[in-house]
Amino acid sequence: MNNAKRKHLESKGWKVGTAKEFLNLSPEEAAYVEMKLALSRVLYEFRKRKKLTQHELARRLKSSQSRVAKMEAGDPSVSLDLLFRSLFALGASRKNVTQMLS
Amino acid sequence: MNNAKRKHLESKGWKVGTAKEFLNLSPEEAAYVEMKLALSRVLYEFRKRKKLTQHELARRLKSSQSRVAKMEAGDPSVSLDLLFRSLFALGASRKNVTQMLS
DNA sequence: TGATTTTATGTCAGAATTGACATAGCTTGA
DNA sequence: TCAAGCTATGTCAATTCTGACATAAAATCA
Repeated sequence: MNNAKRKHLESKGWKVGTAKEFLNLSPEEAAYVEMKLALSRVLYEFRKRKKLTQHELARRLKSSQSRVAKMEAGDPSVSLDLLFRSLFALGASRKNVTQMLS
Repeated sequence: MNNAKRKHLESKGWKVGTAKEFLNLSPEEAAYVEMKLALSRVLYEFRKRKKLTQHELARRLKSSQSRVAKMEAGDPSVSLDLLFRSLFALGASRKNVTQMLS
């Protein structure tokens, strides 16, 4: 949690490693944030592999370029639902995704 | 999607097997629904293993008994976020969960 | 260089999710 | 049987997420 804090730290030049280390996240908050970041990386990989721009991907997802950018950035306004739905829409299977996550 | 349709079918006495078979879900919708149902089963297993009532689990999650019931039922009003957060709050790790999902 | 394309960030109204409540239905055990 | 505890379902105000837009920043390439 506390994304404002992270942003502040980063803006001051701090390198933030794993979220849990530098912010005082509870284990469950850390697991959630790291899961989201992991998914955002998977989404980025899928998009790149298919050689799509964010705009093109957005069109496929019936979303917008800006939201795709936020998905890939692991923005706090993005839900796991949206990330999973997007990956499934890109043709990923559950096995596919869970393997890339584990 | 189209949960109303499923509810209607079920109310008429139809047995709905896998979602994809009887509703005309797109592959990505099916993957999403099945993922949610899989998670709800995992949550149920965790709760039973810890011998908690829905009410007790709800208290731990700072939620309510009714929402826990909906989580375990895979209700459309429940997000993947809530399910993952709940599992993490119960002490599950990401590896833990993804393995039970794959 | 600078024009074009791609990506990032801020904002917001509308849509979806949430905890909480009420209450119904179901299980268990005496 | 029936009472007590547990689970299911419907509803709703408050919160959160979403697509869309504007625009800034960064990357690409001639």
